[in-house]
Amino acid sequence: MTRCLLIAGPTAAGKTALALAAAEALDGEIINADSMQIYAGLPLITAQPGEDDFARVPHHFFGTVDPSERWSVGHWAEAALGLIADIRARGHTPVLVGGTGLYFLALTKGLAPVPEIDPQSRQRVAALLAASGPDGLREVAERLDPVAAARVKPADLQRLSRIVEVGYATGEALTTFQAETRPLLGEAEWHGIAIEPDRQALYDRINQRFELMLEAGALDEVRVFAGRGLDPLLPASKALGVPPLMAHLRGELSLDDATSLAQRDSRRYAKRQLTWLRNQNPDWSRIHALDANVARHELAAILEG
RNA sequence: GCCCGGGUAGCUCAGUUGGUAGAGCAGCGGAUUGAAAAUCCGCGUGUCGGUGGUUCGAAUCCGCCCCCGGGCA
Repeated sequence: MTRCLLIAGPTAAGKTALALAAAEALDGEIINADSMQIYAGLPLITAQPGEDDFARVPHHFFGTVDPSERWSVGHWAEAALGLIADIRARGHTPVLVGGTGLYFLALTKGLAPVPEIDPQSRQRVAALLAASGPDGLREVAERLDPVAAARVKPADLQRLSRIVEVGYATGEALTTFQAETRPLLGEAEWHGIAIEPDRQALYDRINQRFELMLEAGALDEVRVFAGRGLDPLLPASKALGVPPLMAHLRGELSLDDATSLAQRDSRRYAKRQLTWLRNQNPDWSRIHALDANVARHELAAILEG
């Protein structure tokens, strides 16, 4: 059975080009492991691969989900496992590439087997927060799952809400499910490669890339997206660059200011990704080059070794 | 050349009668299991232009030098 290749790295580090090179070298097919590139309608702002790339190697799961949907790591992991099985059945190598550390974690360490949460439980949590505030939410979380609640910072409403919704929907503690977490892929089934470039060079590239996105028509893309009037709290509405550009379209920001904000947000995101890779995936192989050709050589050396 | 104004954190600047410095932005470190491009926690990172002097003590006062603006020649 061929090993899956997992390629992670911060935004703008050259993952797309590297995955393409890897897939061509290994007779592979590429699976998206990026939480935002799965959505349709935002190919430019989310830096999805282009038609040229699709023509060279089979790509899966790019731009396939409507942005009105609320996707999640669970949906992704299930879909990815199916794709991996298909690709292997065809005798090819699955090459998973993306910037979402949690998605890779779900494959390599597993995902807590929590059932799908029913909408009523979600609404109860929202109502609780609205009625009792953050303190009220935290008190309920502590009652439903003291262990998990103790781990979560009081201001982290997203995680507290998760604890409560799991408690409401299942009657059990999130911690109980998490204790049953099992890897989805065996250790011998994958090889992880992380791109860890020089910080300043990466930041320069992030800044430059956003300018290129705008030149390529990112603002029009966001204009069309805004025209759909989707909930700003949906995941796709939070794609980097979308909120500031929408503010610009509403006349609240100059394009220059919107650009600066988008670039800053992207730099901060890259920093978080680097923190994740450094501390969550210290054992993965490293590629340091930003230059595509040099990176390809580093990749070749890793694949031979 | 002379006269003003200014050199303090990466940037813009604050700094009260001398008590080894602090804001905003930028940045840095960390957490992370079904929203993760999300969410949250922590951290001033500094030859106060240089050098001599006054003083118990100088970013603050004095001398000289350097740099940047503006003005006069």
